[in-house]
Amino acid sequence: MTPAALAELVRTTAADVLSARGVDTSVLPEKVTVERPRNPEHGDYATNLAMQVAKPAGLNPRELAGWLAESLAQRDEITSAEVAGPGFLNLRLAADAQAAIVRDVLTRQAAFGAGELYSGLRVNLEFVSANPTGPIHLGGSRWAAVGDALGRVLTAQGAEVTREYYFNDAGAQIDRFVRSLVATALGEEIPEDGYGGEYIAEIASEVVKSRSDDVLALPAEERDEVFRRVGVGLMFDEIKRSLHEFGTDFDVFFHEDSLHNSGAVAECVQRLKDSGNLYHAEGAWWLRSSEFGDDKDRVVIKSDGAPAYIAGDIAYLRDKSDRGFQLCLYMLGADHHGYVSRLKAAAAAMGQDPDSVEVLIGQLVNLVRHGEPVRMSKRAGTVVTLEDLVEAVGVDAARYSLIRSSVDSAVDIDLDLISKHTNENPVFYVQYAHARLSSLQRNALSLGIDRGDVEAADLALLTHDREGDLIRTLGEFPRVVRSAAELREPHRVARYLEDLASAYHRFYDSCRVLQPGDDQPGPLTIARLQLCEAARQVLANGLSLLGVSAPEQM
RNA sequence: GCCCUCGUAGCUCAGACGGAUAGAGCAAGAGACUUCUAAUCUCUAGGUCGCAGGUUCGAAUCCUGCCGGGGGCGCCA
Repeated sequence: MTPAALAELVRTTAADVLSARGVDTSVLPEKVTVERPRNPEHGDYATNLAMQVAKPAGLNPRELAGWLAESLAQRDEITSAEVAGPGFLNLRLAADAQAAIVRDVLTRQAAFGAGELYSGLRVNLEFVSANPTGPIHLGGSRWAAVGDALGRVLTAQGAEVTREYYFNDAGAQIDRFVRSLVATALGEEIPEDGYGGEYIAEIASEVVKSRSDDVLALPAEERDEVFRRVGVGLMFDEIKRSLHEFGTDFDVFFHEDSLHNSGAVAECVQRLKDSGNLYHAEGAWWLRSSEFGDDKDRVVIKSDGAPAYIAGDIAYLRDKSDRGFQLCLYMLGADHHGYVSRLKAAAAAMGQDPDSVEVLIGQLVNLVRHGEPVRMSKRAGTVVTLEDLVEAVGVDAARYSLIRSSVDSAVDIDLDLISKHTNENPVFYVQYAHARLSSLQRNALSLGIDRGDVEAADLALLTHDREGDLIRTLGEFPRVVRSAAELREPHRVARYLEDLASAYHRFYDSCRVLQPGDDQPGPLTIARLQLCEAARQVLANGLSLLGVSAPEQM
């Protein structure tokens, strides 16, 4: 019996009990939850329903819990129902009822854990969006890992996710990048506000090599244009390649330029003027963003006539809406949090539902060495890149360590530590569980043991405490995935996998699966093989949501 | 000054919607492999959940005020 089924049973039972006593059942909450108590003495599952309902129903919580217990205890699936503390109801399930979770896993396989929370919802997920003025650094790496995992989690809830990378090729940052390239190619010093690092020299020389003519001999304007087009292209290719190698691929690379060139920006500006949400003052055009929740009004068209950065974003939002996205997610670093209300205000001014724009703010990644913070500087070239990280620890460990913490907390990456103690990354703990399970199935196969169909197995034999723990942990997976999607917090999946791996390792320690010397596997062996396969499947499903591999051997 | 965010074990961090004795990994100490992968397991030690109030049957969680760290408050992008 799955937690969801149990919760439903508790709810219907409560409804029956209440109406039998003449109490209005509207006091029952929409969704009843059962939770796994930390203390095993408190049963397999517990519910606080009686305490929640007691007050509005005008009942004593312990008395109400007692009625519920009496009714629930009559069910075959439930072996005991006890009232505890101020009104908790502690439940124990029959082994065969509980093992329905194993059947569920093995029936649904890769689909186990998936849900329909966002069925058919069209989601635009924008993340990384770093300008191609240099390699992806640590901060960008975090979004690359978390954003991709979030995309997978949302997809598992039925959403149609488009992963999108926006870059601002119309702005001053690119200009600085181009000037740095040109200066390097000419053997001049890099401008004060330019970019340093070896990659600048490499790209500059590649731009020169890409031409049959002498690009440096061209008139300055023409020359710069070549460096811009070719240099940005090369840089972007490199970014795409390192992201791809990191396991993160995008569906759309969106150029800010295209919004200006297509006239989309001008059109949006006109719309805003027509609707009165844009006004002229001090030589510039201002968005009445303060009327839509922002701190102040924002300049959209500067007094020199050039569009401000937000102009592109307004048009971009509009473009996303035109493409039919119902939810636009942005993942930004904490240094951009001031942008949130602006973006929502822009959406509202354009007549869109501001709730369809959701900005996820993640704290920054700090580089630490020997416990001391290290300042990263693009100009000085002391930047740790995605490629450095992958080279130091590999894709799986890098992705996992970036995903497993909440983005609300700033994480410290100590390169010395991470490269020396790679085995301490919990990803290996989880992967090892999967490898062990894979090995187990291989061994069974080589012994000629066929676990057969799960329906034929006697799962009621799985009565050991560790078996029960493992089964109940498997049963948690669907709601973990659901909450990860709902809260946009993929790290929950990682934490869950660590729990699951632990439950499995503990089971493995106590419960022998393959009995040596037994030519004919007993029914317990078969049942345990089914359980093991279910555990392996869920580990694989979870790792897949994180974009981390599930190795068959280690 | 205003806004966002964090503060939990020596370290790195979990604890969504208020629930029972606050957890994990690492680090420290002690144990467990002639048998399915010891990258594992078991045990010990380690805490005024930043501080102070408030809400209530019940607060790490919600509210208020302080303290401390990080970030942001441009006609930059």
